[in-house]
This record gives sequence, structure tokens and C-alpha cells, in this order.
Amino acid sequence: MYIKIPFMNEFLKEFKDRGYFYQCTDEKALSKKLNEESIKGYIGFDCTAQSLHVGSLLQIMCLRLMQKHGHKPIVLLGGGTTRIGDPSGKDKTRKILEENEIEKNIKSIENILKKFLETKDEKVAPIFVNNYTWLKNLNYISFLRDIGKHFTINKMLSFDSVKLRLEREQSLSYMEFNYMILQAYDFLELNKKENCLLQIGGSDQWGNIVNGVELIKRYSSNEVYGLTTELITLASGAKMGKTESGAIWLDKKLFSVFDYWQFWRNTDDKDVLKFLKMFTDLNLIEIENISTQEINEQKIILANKATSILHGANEAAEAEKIARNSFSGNSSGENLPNTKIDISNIGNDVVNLVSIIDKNLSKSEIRRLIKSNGVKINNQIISDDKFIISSELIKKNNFIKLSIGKKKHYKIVI
RNA sequence: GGAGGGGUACCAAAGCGGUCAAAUGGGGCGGGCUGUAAACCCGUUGACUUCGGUCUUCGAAGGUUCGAAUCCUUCCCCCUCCA
Repeated sequence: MYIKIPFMNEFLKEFKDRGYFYQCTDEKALSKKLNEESIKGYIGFDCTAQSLHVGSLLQIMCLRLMQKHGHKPIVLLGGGTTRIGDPSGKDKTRKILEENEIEKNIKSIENILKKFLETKDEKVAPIFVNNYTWLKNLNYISFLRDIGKHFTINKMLSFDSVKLRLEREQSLSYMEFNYMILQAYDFLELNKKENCLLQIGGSDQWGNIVNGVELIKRYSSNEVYGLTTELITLASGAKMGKTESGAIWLDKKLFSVFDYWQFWRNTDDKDVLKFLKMFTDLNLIEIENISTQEINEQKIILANKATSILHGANEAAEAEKIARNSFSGNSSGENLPNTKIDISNIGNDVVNLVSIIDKNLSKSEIRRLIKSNGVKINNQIISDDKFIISSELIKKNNFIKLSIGKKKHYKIVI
């Protein structure tokens, strides 16, 4: 898979060295092209949620890498295709979102992406496009005649996204079946409009990407390229991006900077080096040096660098400070960010307090937590679920430190 | 259209009239060990609770019964085979 090419293009080389590379439609030709000129390449993002999560981060890093090497990224926010739903890697048809919900998602996702990307340097500043602008006006008959004729059902059935669904005997609607054609059409459209020559995507997008490359070749005889990234699997075998307690969102309204920092800090030992390469801007020699350090120091560097890219160095440093404080023994918790509660909650019991702080926990769960020594106030294990949060308790420091489990700590103020 | 199989908690999967808030495994959560890791061990895993209990759950709605996830009826959905 890893082909040595003389004079391999710098972008491609780094793409490989950082472990992004999975497949390319024509590596040699792409390398040559990239050496010759600055090109435009696109990545499409789904707009099913109001934020992207860590599962899309590798794609975002690809956009950054393009910019770094002087190429211009096109970000396609799939306002049209989100209305259809990509069957790739999905067992079930997913719910179809409301129009205005998709529009809202597009706006907020765009803002998130802007945080990651260089937007001032006109040469590499990203172009944001929404495929709904061209998909909504398609005429069915002419679309079938112009585009549809280039696709054979025989071939479409052979793509994994379709094949797997059929093999598992899960139904695949005609609507979803068309997804790959639409994505191919997107590429064609971007090629025509923007002279976009490259599409990057996760390895599950291979089929969709190849379709686009071939469609363009047939339709206009233009040579374009597809590049896919490694599917990241964690050492634990799980997919990256979602945990049981929810997705690792990139929007700090949904997932705090501290939690984001913690997410990286808690990386499995075996994934640290890989993640340093994938999700930081450190060059490979620096990473080489870091990898000789104590593993927890490596994780802190990873957390700082990865968090900085999204939230900025100051916020990352702040998160580190909080973390160092809350995990170094019996800290009072005064450096934690304030969590305000209403004064009327004073005089109520712990169960009530915890349920206000962590709304995902039911009262039964909280009682169970207390029973198994999972709740602490000011570092004292609370073993009585009727423990009252008295005003004297707060008066002492003007706040109380509440710990839920080992990793969640809150500074409660009024 | 005909014949059969099936829908059980986060997932997988038992249960097939009471002892069922429902075995078991995975996952999650908490605790222990440690390094905020992995592995391992223990506990826990519907909600509410004055901790005595109470309420809601086995595709949906009805029914039989003292009593239903379990039996009957209708409906919805999924799968297999035949046409």
C-alpha cells in the first residue's frame, strides 16, 4: 500500500508520515500534479448534528495539511446530501432531519471549521460550499440522462456501502442508494465550478469518491484524484469520536474545553504516538523526541497541542492548570471553573445537588453512586444520601468542591 | 399473493402462566490496584422513595385469568422460503 515514489510530493509525504494515508486513486499522478501547482481539494461533511465531533477530526486535519502545503481546501457542507443520508457504514436508515435544522447545523459547523483553518491568507483560505445550492434544482429526467447514464447498477451493487447492507439483509432505500451518485455529482460540480481536482475522505468514502473520479473522467475527460484516510480505531477497538456518555464534540458549548483536554489526556498509552502525529502540528522530529519522555508527559503534550488547535493555547493551558490541580491529591478545588447553583438549593441534600450538576444522572443512580463511595464533597466521601448541603459548608471557602467519581470535579458557588 | 420464523432492557440473547424489574454475555457506571493508562478484581446497571415500599416496562391495542413477557384476538414492523 505504501508506494515509494521518487520526488514524492511534500504534502503526500507528510500525509503518509502522519499516518493519514489509506488509499489513492492514482498516487503517482497526484504527486506529480501537487508538485506542479497549487490545487483545490475538497472534503464533504455531514450536517446531521449541530457540531462535528472528534470522529471528523482527521478530515479536518487533512484540510489543515492542505493549507500548510499551499493548497486550497473546499469544504462541502452537505446540505443536500444530508437530506438523503449516506448509507456508508450505517446499518440502518437514519432519521431525516428538518430543513431548517440542517441549515442551522451548516452554520454552526462552518464556524467550528473556521477555528481550525487559516482564513486570512486568501491563497489558502477555505471555500465553503453547500451542495444544496446545486442539488435542489436538479431536473430528474435530465439528471438521469446526463449523469445517470454513466452509472451501472452492476457496479453500484458492488460497492461496500451497498453490498454490506444487502448482505446483512438490511433494507436500503432507493433514496439512500442514490447517495453515491449525488456525491459523485458534487465532485463533478466542484470540478466544473472551482476546478477542484481532489477529494479526500475517510476510507469508508472510497466508493463514493471513486465514483466521482470516474464520473468526471467520463463526463468531461478531466483527470481528478481521490485520497482516503485510515479509519482510526482505538487501541481498545472502539471507533473514535463517540463514547458511551456521548460524542466528543468540537463545539465548546456542547463539550467543554476542559473535557476536551481531558479526552486527550486520557488517551490509551498505545495510541499516544499515533495521535501526536495525527492530531498535533508538531513535526515528526519533535514527536520523535517527545516519544522518549515519560508517557504521562507525552499525554499532557498531546492534550495541550490538540486542544490548542481548536480552542487556542490559552484555553489549553487553563485546562491543564485545572487538571493538574484537580488530580494532584487533595486539592481544594479553587482553581476549577465556577459552577453556579441557585441559593434555594442550600439546605437540600447531596442527591439533589448532584442531580443539578449532572443532569444525566437519575436520582437512583446518584444514590447508587453514593453507596459505592463515588461522591465526595471537599474530598470527603459522602456515605449518607441524606447529607445536607448546609450554608455553613459553603461559607467556609465560599464554595464547595463536589467530586463525582474520580474524574469529574466541580467548584460549586452560589 | 401463499407458507413459516421472529419483534424482550444500551446491545446481543434466555425466559414461554405466578418464585420476573426479567438468566447470561458485552458495554456503561462506581470502587480497588495503578500512572487521570492498559490488564485484572469487586460491586452495580428501569424510575421514584419517608428505604417499609410504590409506579412504569418485554412491538401496539384489546381480551382470558386471582395472576401474563409468557395464553387468545386484531393491528404494525422485520426475516426466510414459494409464486
